[in-house]
Amino acid sequence: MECAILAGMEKKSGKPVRTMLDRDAWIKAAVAVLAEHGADGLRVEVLAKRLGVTKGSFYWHFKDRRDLLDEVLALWKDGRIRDIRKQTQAEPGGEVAALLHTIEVYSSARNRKGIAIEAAVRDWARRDAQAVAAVDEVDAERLACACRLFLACGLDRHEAEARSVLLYAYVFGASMMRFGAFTSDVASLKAWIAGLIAPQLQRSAPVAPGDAT
Amino acid sequence: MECAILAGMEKKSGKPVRTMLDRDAWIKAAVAVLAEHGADGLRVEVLAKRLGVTKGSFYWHFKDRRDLLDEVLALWKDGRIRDIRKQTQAEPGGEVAALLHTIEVYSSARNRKGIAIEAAVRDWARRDAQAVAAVDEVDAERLACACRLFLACGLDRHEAEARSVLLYAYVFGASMMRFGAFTSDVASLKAWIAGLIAPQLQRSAPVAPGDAT
DNA sequence: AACAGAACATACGCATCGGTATGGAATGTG
DNA sequence: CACATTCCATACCGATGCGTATGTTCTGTT
Repeated sequence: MECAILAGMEKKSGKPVRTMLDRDAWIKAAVAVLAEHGADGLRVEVLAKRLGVTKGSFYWHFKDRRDLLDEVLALWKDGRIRDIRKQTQAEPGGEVAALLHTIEVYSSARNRKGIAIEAAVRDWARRDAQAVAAVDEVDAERLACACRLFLACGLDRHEAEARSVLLYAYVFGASMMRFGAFTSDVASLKAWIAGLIAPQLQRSAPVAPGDAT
Repeated sequence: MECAILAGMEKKSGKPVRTMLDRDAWIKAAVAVLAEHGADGLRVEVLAKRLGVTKGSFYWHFKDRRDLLDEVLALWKDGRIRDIRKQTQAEPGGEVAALLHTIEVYSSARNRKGIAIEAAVRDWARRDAQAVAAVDEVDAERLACACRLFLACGLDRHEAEARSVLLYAYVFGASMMRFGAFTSDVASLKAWIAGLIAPQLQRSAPVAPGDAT
């Protein structure tokens, strides 16, 4: 039988590189499975087979399946909060650019795995209290970060809150559907929408899509 | 043993009301389970226990589990297409009102079951080709209906398409998250957003939230 | 009443999965 | 070398779930 311990071991080396699994390795693999098969598809034995080991290893590192799920949620939550804070930090005067940048980053489909994880966690939150708590914290942080930028642009609190909700709901909705069959020029279309969501400075309305190269 | 056939039967009546299950009864119950537990939780035996019968009944009406799932998808797709066509029909001159009405109906959380089903089907579509096809058809029809209204308002095709995408993405995103903890006045906030999405007629920008009672 | 067919119950085989118990191989320590 | 500890395999139990085969009850018809 294949022994996982010997998988990455250099036999002749004086310093054998042990690839023994630790908690983090299990958690990271669990996130990958979550993205592909959802929370319901996150099974202990499936994950073990994916890692080339058996359940015996899992129950050495984790108390039970719930223990793993909580770690997955914690990892996701911390990562999302760190990411939104990083994406929305702006030096004075660059708030509008930061807003447009945030819209572009989060509404683009270039990070399909991240979107898949987001969707899986949100679906998970419909039936799990712990997932609900994680999603709520992430939502609150993202809304607060967006609102902070809008306020820095000079908007009053009401409009800043309204645009934050619009931005977040749009970005989230756009990431979960495919508009490819609807329009031919998705790029300029999304740019026009971003201009509508972001506060308008000199002009009263964004230019029509296609006018801006 | 309890016999499901006798459940709704009036013993003394000359016209016994048979409550024997047909295909539609199974499908409607399946939709309810889908809303509560998702596509993965839609199991034959769970559904049978919910209906007070056993699997033997299910496999009399359906070839297999997949047969039921396809019927659920077809029922959902037809209902959504009928609904969006009904909500977006407007007499000439009432297009803006129809748009605001559509935004209000679809972004409100008053139909929680419908939103739960929508979320379940969309999550299902991440792992099932048939579900993908159904979602794509519904998305295309909703976008086309919204775009038709925007065009009737006098907008050019580019802006009509862009506002349709914004409307749909926002409405969909807003229906799947809870902003209650973020702001106190969700109603006026959503009204302000709707004014921004709908084409602006006389004014250059919607009024600030809170100004409109 | 006799019969055919519709609608459902029962029982079975097979597979998957969570969790436990126990054994065994590898590593570090004295 | 002896020993404990870490890490994992194996084997098992109970529960759940899909699909099938077959028996059983009710309904409508003659």
